[in-house]
Amino acid sequence: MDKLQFQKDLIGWFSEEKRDLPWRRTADPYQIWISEIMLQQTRVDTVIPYYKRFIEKFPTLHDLAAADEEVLLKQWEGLGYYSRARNLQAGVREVAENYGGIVPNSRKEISALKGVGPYTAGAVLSIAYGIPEHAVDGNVMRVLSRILLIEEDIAKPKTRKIFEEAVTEIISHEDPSSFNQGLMELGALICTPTSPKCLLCPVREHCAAFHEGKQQDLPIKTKAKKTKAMQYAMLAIRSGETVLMEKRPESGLLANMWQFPMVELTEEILPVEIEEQLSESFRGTVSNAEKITSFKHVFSHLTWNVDGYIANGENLIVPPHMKWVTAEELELLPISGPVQKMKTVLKQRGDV
DNA sequence: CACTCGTGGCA
DNA sequence: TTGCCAAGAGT
Repeated sequence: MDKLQFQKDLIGWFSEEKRDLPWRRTADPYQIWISEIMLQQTRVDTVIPYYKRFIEKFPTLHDLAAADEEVLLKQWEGLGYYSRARNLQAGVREVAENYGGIVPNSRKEISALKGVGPYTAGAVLSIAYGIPEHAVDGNVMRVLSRILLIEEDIAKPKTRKIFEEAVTEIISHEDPSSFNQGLMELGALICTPTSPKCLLCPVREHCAAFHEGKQQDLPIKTKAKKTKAMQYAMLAIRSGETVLMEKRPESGLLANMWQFPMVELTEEILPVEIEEQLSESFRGTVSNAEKITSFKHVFSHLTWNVDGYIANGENLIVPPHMKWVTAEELELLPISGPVQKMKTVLKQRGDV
């Protein structure tokens, strides 16, 4: 293919048609970094309001470095993949301490930061610093699999290397930022997963798949296996004007997020035995349990089927990872989607 | 490498 | 309703 003409067509199209996104109005490497973390596996339309609030709350790298983790997670609430937020802060603190607050501009150094993988490293280096480094995400693999007619399975980790080498070969050294963003923008607006808009494509003359009529058959991607289901009882245990909340462990699913205490329902623990079970574990009395809602929550790799209860708690011995909170304090705790569903039902009923 | 880790939109 | 997907990284 004609590399220089491809670069010109791609970058020319990008400069004319690119969307006006908030993170395209800054040159601050820190703010660009924030946007790249938020955009991981997350749609642009979802990220926009989060990004704006986040930059308002933590305008500089030092603001985020100094932030309380619970305040940070509250800002991230609803965005998902919460370890991104904690890794981001760890990375930011590392830059504050070891790099004088200046985001490093080499792949080796920036890749060593927590939460910064091969894609994010290349994205920040090219967009914030104009360095010709590859930034291969799902868009880029889809677009280039068609343009270069690459038939490797993009679901396999080692395939990414093929695309990184391809980008390294064809990337513009005059404008690496527009080149990388142009590939991604093309994937988002034109070269979409299903029914790509080839007639509107600025680089279709360079596209091998288009010439062969194979654009619908690429990329090759094996299917993911389906999710497992878990059953839980989620309990709003009340005492006076307070409700009992529980902080999840610092690693794993929804790490450090808060929830109404949950009990996994197995063959051993039937719903009817919940009061008894909890009374024993708290060495107090959990009574008047009443089911008020039932819902399903789908995560990326598993499903929760949740029965929501209200109950009364008396003389409970509360372990360290739990605490009684008022309605006002409840609003400050970072919670995940399923807990939000329960909370909404409670508020509608006037229980909190 | 295989698996974990959220959420909302849409065909 | 179900499955797939969207600017991936950590373990």
